[in-house]
Amino acid sequence: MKIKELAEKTGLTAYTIRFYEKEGLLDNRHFQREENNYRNYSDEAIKRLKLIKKFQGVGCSLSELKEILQDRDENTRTNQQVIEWINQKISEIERKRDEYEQILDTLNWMLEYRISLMNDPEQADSLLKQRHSD
Amino acid sequence: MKIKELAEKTGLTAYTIRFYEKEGLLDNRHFQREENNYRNYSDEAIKRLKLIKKFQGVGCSLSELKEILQDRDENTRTNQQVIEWINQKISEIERKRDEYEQILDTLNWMLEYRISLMNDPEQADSLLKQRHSD
DNA sequence: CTAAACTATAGAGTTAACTTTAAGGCAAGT
DNA sequence: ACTTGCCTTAAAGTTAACTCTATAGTTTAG
Repeated sequence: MKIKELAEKTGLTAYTIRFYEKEGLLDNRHFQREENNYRNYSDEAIKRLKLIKKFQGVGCSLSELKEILQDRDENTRTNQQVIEWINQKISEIERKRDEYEQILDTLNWMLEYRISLMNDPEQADSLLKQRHSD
Repeated sequence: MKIKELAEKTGLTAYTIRFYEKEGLLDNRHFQREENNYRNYSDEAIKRLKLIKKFQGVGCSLSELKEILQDRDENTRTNQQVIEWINQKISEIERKRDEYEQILDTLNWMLEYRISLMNDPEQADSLLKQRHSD
């Protein structure tokens, strides 16, 4: 498939896909050149881009992704090193997930407060006094 | 307290604090000027900066934070508008938290795979065949 | 009293991750 | 053949969020 199709299938723009290639996140397993020099992408490219999106969405930088994906490709690191990376990443993401839980708590409190402010200002006031955080 | 103390108490740099001020995230409730023109911060400033950090950590931009905090300060928006914003934010954060859960799943799988690759390559192979995602 | 350490400002520089532009070649419909 | 739209590259531009530099005034420890 050509770049535009891949873009549509992944929700990225063609610009972004070329940019990722320049950054070393795509290689010959993901596309080949045709005679006219157009890139011809394989289904592997879709998987790769979706994986990148997923990890990027939880705060992985492109350079970090490049490193781990490169390892997945070649075998530059020892298995032990990769296991360490994964473990580290897991606790990082767990920490992050907990932060999200905390913020949800704060937001739910804010919501409760605003709603009671609308219906019963006195109750809102007592809510404010209960809460010491924030 | 002066800027350096505030920086230490919040884990930010003095540069960043002044930058936040320039962006409109701090006002006279958070600091006053002394005769020598030095900023003198109140404890409110600590709370404010920690709140900013917390929300920023879950992907809120500074301009978004400025808006909601400004509302918290003055009363520019109707209560209904704020409730809407909070609700929207809640579902956004819930979506994000679920993404984190998913990634944790993927990472745990990667870990399991790598460990079995070390101990029992055949088992690793069968793990690979089980998993269709990624 | 002086040097070090802090404070101030305006404005320039940095980094990541795009995003667009310019200038051209190729392809598909009419 | 012509127009429209897709493809190519290199390079410049953008945005957010800092981060630092230069220059100068203030405070404090020895």
